[in-house]
Amino acid sequence: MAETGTRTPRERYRDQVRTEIKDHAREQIATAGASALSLNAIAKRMGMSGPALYRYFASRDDLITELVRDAYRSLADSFRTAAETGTDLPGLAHTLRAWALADPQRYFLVYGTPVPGYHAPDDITGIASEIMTTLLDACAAAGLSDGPATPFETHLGDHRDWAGDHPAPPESLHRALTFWTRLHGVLSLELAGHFTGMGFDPAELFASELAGLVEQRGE
Amino acid sequence: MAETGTRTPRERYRDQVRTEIKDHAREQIATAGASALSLNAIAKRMGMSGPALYRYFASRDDLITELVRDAYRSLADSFRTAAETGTDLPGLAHTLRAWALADPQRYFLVYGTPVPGYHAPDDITGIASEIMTTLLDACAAAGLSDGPATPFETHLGDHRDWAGDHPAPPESLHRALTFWTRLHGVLSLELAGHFTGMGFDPAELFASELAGLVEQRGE
DNA sequence: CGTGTTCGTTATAAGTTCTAACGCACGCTA
DNA sequence: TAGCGTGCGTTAGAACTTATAACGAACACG
Repeated sequence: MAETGTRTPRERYRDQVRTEIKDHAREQIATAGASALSLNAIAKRMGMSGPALYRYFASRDDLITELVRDAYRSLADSFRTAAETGTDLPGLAHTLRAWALADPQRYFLVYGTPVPGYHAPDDITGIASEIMTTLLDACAAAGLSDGPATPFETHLGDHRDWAGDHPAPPESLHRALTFWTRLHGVLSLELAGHFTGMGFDPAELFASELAGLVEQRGE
Repeated sequence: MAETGTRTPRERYRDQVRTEIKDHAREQIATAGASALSLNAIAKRMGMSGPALYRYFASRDDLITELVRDAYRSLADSFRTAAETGTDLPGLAHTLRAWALADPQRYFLVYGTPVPGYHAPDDITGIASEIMTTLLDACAAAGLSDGPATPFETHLGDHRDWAGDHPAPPESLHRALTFWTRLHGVLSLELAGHFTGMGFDPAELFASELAGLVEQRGE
């Protein structure tokens, strides 16, 4: 029989406590931001004393890194399941926007202000490239335009390390990048509240940018 | 005689110490991020003991708010002087990019991850609208395209609170917004290091997005 | 039913922000 | 020029934080 699935009671309890800690951490981050995350406060809310949490996470930074990993994992899963159900490029954009609006601070864990010295673990960059691959697949499936190659697309033809052995042509690489940067540009400013009080509907701006992306010609 | 310019020695000394504190704070933020800013560490580097800094800034948050205000002011000034010397839209984009690359953490003080509870003081939002006005002027001076109005532009025609009484037509408002969101999309991801290791040159992607913006049709 | 790993505790160190009280020194004014 | 008041820097201390160390108890496993 497969012994892998059966975990000892200790392991099951440990995982349960770890997820409970992360739940409280997420709630705290959503309320006051990641910089205000306090292990002590989490411990008190869980009814146990401070240092107990160090049995489950080596440090505060370790806990945050775990939350960042979960955030990447969550986005990658959302993208993957969307792609597996035959979602096209606009559908992927809608998936991204829904994922971002569901938990803004989770979005900023992935795409927010970086800490100068910090380098993400290798597995996290692996998840990031997994997200990129899903996006590339969708862009390759969306077809090509009829215009000539732009200067940046010829540049991409010579600098496509990030695409690995993906068969997508430079124009698809270009569209994947603009999909990423343009939608992130709208979403990050919207989530950061830079549009509040301006009157217009951010969803319409997002839709407008998306329309430009699928119509090949940008606008 | 105008007594306004003459300041007492106490005031001059106070301003000098304040700017010295902010210089150390900026250096510290550039090194380890805004969340790692420590008043104690600044005081020790300046050769004085911790609580002395509270004569100059009411709190740590007050110092950070001051740095945010300076960052906004710096960007607004860069935009204004660029506009006064007759800079067109691409020139404004270059000004923005140079300003961002000169000090990435300063960029993130303005456009980075927001703290959930925080609300910027009124004068900062005033500087933000000053930046927007300069951008709107440049977009209005760039002229109009020949195509029909997009759905979002008609939406903007009814929701132009943020433009105040600016005479720019909805298409110019639209271009100002896309100028903002698209260039921010590229810049923020570049400064956050999300392009490192991908092989292509972020400057070329920036130039590509800029080209799409000035050619009316987006791409 | 022992035995050993794991967990949670308290104590402690070193750091942080920030307030309070004290004293000195500087600059303005008489 | 002499004094007085304002402002500055100090130390002391409270209330936090992260993190380590040592201890004891509970639990699962052989």
